[in-house]
Amino acid sequence: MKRGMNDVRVRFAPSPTGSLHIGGLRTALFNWLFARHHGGKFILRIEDTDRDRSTDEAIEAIVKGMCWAGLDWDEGPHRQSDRLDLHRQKAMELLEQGKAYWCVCTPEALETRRKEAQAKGESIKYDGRCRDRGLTAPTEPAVLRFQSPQLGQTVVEDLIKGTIVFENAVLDDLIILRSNGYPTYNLSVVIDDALMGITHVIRGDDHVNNTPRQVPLFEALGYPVPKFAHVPMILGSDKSRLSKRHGATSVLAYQEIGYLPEALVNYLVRLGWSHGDQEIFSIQEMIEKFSFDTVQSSAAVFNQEKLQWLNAEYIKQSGARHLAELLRPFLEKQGYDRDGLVQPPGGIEAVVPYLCERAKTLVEMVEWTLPYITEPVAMDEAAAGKFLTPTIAPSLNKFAERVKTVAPFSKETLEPVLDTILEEDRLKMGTFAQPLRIALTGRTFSPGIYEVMELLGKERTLQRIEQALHRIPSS
RNA sequence: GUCCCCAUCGUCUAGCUUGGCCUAGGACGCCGGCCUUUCAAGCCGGCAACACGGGUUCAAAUCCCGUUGGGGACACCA
Repeated sequence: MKRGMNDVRVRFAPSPTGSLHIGGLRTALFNWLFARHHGGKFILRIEDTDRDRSTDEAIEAIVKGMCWAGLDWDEGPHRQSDRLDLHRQKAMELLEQGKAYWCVCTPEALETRRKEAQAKGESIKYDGRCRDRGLTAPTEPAVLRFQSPQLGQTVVEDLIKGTIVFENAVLDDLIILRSNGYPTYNLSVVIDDALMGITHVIRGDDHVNNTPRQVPLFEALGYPVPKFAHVPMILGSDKSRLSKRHGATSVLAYQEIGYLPEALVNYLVRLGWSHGDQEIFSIQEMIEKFSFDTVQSSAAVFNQEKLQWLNAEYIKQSGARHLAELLRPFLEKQGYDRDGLVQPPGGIEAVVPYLCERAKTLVEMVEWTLPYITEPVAMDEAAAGKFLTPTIAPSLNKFAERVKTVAPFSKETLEPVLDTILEEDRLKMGTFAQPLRIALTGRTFSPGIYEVMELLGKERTLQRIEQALHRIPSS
């Protein structure tokens, strides 16, 4: 924790128009990391001033996503819609001070003028038509516009991008109150950021151009201007802004495919930020090491393969008990509740250690546990046809016969039995193990053959070999 | 069109602030090998980048300018 920065207050301010997506989560993560690093406060604020597009379901989804990712907030969630009166009041203050004015240009008229300007290759900003008309107490539908400075420059010292200079001449007189009386985003953020004591505005790159419009608003309202940090965008494989057409973008989707939150968070933090060559960070390490000094200023392409690799790493690191717990909801979703399972001694926890080295996602892992925890085993017909042949049947049968007397039933005792058969029948390990594997698991890949038998136990092992022999013609 | 941002392997990045240690490092993926009862994992090795052009300098991936390319923003959305 650095001295002098412990009054840091940051916020994540999503608009609830859909579920939490990857880009939003990373913005939230950077905010959260910054707050935790400096021992400051992280605030969640829902920007729902657009009442047509905001939904309660979206708010719920965002909250759920944040919780899943482990990003806890210290204040909120605040809803901007609860603060509309305050925003209106501030807007009226600006009007009284002559810093804002009524505008009666209709949306249609504005649209037409924009098109004309564009056709002529001119700037498409508002032409200031109503600026000096001094309209008061409008009788027709009107919006309130903020009188942006037109002279000089607005300079933003961005924590990530450095100094950015904007000519005030390009600034629009932005609408701060709609004709329906509702405040707009630019007014609401400024007021809320100021009143909530936000010290650092950490948000997506796409807001860079909003900054020079908001800075004068802070000043006009008499508020201190916060510091800004604009984090680079996340791009799809074609280098355009990440969107649905690039595949799954909602955080929830990754949860459903079986990603661990730690893996997603680790992936996201490395997308744009780095600490030397280190790839894997515990949450604690991220908090300790995170800094805007090493945040990239260029956009980054989202790469599924690397995420998957990280997920596999985290699966390998997880203990059996933890994994078994993570797997439960996935099993239930497939209709396997606790009673429907034929669990080996030790439960799913006993199976998991053999699968965690192999699985990339939890969904994959669940699928692989099935041969050990369900009955009857699902048979891969193609594999059965290929490997469960009359040629191998006698050896399988012999093996089953001898295994009956084996005690205890373990790798140590099974290995000599199997070796003897290989010798007697002049078989290679591969030619015998593969049919046996298919007989036992119904598929061509599995953990080691002895481990499989241990997991199944003697009874189920014999039963499955028997069933396999039955399906071999003329044996 | 206007404004803003950006530019190292296919991708994420180290190096750039304080030029020489860079024959440009790591990671994912890919290819090959080892291990091996399958599938993975693991281990070893390989391919692969300083966008281009000018400067400045004894010396530039690193500093400056330009070009090109990419991204973003230009709503009574946020």
